[in-house]
Amino acid sequence: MAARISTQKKILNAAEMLFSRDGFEQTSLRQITQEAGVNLASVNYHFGSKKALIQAVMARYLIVFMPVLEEQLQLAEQQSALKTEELFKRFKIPLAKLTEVNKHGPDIFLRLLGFAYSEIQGHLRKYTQQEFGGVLKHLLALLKRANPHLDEQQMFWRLHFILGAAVFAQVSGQALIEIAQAEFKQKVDAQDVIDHLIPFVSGGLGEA
Amino acid sequence: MAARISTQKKILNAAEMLFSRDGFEQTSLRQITQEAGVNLASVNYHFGSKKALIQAVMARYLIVFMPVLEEQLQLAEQQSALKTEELFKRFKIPLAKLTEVNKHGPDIFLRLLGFAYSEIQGHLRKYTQQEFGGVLKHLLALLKRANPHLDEQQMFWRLHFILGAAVFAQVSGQALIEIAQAEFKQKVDAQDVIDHLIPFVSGGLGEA
DNA sequence: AATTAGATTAAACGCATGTTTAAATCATGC
DNA sequence: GCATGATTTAAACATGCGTTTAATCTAATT
Repeated sequence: MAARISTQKKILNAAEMLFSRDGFEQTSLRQITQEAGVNLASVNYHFGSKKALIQAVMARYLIVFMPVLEEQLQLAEQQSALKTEELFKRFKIPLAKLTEVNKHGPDIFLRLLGFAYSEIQGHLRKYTQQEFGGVLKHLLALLKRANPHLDEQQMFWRLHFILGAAVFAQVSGQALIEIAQAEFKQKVDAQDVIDHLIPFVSGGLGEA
Repeated sequence: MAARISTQKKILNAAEMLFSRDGFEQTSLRQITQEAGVNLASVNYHFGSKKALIQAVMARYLIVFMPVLEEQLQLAEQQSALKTEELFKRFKIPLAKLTEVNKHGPDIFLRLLGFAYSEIQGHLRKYTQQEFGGVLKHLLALLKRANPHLDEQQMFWRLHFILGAAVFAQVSGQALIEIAQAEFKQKVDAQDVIDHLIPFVSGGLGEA
């Protein structure tokens, strides 16, 4: 039977694989189309440009991730005592949901996010802000509530450091995971990285 | 009088400015030579390649920074009670020394370091490891001594998160600093970023 | 002053990128 | 079964990159 896969899907799948492995700038349209087994010009035909393709790849995940995150934030909101670590743990559920998009969806999405931040993808930030800005504002508000001892300025910096740690962990992720596996002789995946990251960032936010 | 500046120095100065502003990959030799007011080919004549130029730019700082850092680590070693935060504070002295290279040396150097890590500059890592590997080993040893409650694996991950936070802070530095200045209506420089970073990473390392 | 080694220059090379073109092919509705 | 619109294709285009070449200029040495 071999269900026919549309050219668009073939391109998205190949692009997602290569983008998450090597980054957006390091991946050429020629690599993508070769991997997908389609013609070079079909990217511009179906998506218009490389930038638009990048957005389309991200959108497949964001559309699933963001509503579930918002849902979790709503739940957190109702708790009386709001702890930072518990807030970050809420990311695990929307993240896990991404297995519905792809078996390794959580890993892939986090790496894509990391590249989106470390490379300067202005158009992506604009898109994310526009489509999902509300959810992110909500998160910031809850973080402030969980850390009333931090003034605005401290909160500002530490949030960005957290972002940096997370982004870096994912971008250097594959390399780091390989080193860790060699070092500790046990399997490591994105979930393990997150599990180590959460107490670190929570600890970093917590101190006065 | 207008002391004659050698072509090499002109190139190094222009490259340093552009590299630290835009990153290594984003800066072309044509930009550099135009900024320096020299011929395009002179980069390859004097340095051999773009990679070698990048190394030369970094070397001007590393040669000053690393010996002073090692000196500080020696001093820290002699303390009986070794606290993480105090260890990180020792970075401020070698960093401040960089004003001798350039008025904004500390800012520039940290940004260059950030780009060196976030872009994949394998040759740079090799060079640093070879020339200054000893100092870095020393730092790691002291960190372990200051955090005996963390096992090898936790230490491994948190160190990399620290690195990520620091790198990100510097690479996104200019943008962040501008946002912070607008937000808090006061001057901010690399030193301030470091001052906020130190308690964050120390807090993150400290928790069990 | 002539020679010579070093420094500078304009131009071109070779390659890779994203994008566009125009012709060929395919699939669908009448 | 043919016409029409969507898709696919191979090729070329335009641009930017790091690097190389070969000629020219400069300045110090004999």
